[in-house]
Amino acid sequence: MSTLTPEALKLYRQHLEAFVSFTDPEWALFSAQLYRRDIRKREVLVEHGKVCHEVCFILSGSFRFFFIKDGVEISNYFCFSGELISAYQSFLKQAPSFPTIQAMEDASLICFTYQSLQALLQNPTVALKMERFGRLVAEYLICCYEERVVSFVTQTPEERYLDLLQKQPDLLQRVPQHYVANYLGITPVSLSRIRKRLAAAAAPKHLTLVA
Amino acid sequence: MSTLTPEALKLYRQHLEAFVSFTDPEWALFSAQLYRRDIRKREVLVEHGKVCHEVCFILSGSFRFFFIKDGVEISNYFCFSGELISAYQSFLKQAPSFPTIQAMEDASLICFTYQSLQALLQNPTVALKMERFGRLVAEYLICCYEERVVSFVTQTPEERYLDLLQKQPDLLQRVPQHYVANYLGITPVSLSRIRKRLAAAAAPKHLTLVA
DNA sequence: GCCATTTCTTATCTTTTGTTAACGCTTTAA
DNA sequence: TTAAAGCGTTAACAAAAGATAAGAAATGGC
Repeated sequence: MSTLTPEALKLYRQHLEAFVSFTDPEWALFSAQLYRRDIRKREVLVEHGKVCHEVCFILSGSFRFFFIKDGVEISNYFCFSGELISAYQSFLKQAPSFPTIQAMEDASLICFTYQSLQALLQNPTVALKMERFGRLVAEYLICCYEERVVSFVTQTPEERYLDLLQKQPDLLQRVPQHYVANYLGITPVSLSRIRKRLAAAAAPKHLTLVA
Repeated sequence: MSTLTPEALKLYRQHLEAFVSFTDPEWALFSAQLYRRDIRKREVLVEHGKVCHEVCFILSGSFRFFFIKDGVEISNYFCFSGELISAYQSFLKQAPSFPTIQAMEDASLICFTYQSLQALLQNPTVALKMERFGRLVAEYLICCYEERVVSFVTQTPEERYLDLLQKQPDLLQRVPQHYVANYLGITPVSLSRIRKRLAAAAAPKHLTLVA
């Protein structure tokens, strides 16, 4: 179908600079393992119960992670263009995935497989760089997860929402509100009420004048 | 003060086998950087606002991670003997730590510093092994964090408590209940109520007989 | 052993959240 | 275009959790 353009590869390489700088020979070996994958809105990238074999870079589009509990979907996380995406626990352990990952929009990805990563980790020419790449990505994810855990332990749902509003205002634009509610660990109804409370507290001027 | 005994080193090496196997020459280089640290109950291993310079292995003793919110301590995590411990985000970024780590019991540790780790990562003889070590530890932590985040999104406090009861019953023996409550993201009073509810639900026989 | 502190429980009251259902509004698909 | 599905808000009620305080139980230090 769609091909892996030099532009897309260059973009990917640039984004990976945040973790590691590949030399040209290293990049040649790595990029030889990359392939493009296109996925339509609502299609599934990783399915609950199946092993995740890929780590992907999102060229365009967006994704949500969700679980099913009592027959209801609970959204846990979102990824957008310019980010790496995978069901990491499944990928790392090569065990069935708990979350399902679904495209929220039509999306294009650059991917590599677990198998090819393992091959590169065995290849003396790039092993060190790939180990470091993996380490730094993992370390990055640790910091993300840690902040999220801390937010659940130390903050109320309202505080978590305000934090999200400040740190990722774009996310609230791009993600349906009932998904955001799940992400915050509350129900959609509850988030709607929190928003109402905050709106009332933010602009009570006409009320105070009247009163 | 206390020395790093061969027995302690051997124990450490055995535990690290879960991540990586060091050859004897590799271990010689790594273990040369290790030192022992003893810390008394209630003393602080990592202090909020200060950079964490170490990753430690707990030979004996236990620790709690906590934050201060509105002047009150909120416990977030616990570590016991046989585990690695660090304020990872602070260690990895060499930035001020958010959590404080405090000994819950007198403890003995085997530690290495950020500086010595960086030196080993530069040393061609062990760089690859140390990169892998770091990667696998980080990947392990990712899986731990992910499960915790999922528990906050998909489970009620009661379900989280029951899960903990099943998966880490020992923790409930060794950690004061109000710390556990924090860990679960609720107040100590609320946990006490949950326990009461569960006790009533588990053994209501005499009540039904009476009724 | 005794006193002080900490920890846990319980009670009361308030606040928040969950649940369910209804209602408009928008989006999607036939 | 029309019907269906999805989304956000609101309401009403039930359930749970937070805040505060008081008292019992356990722990720790001297």
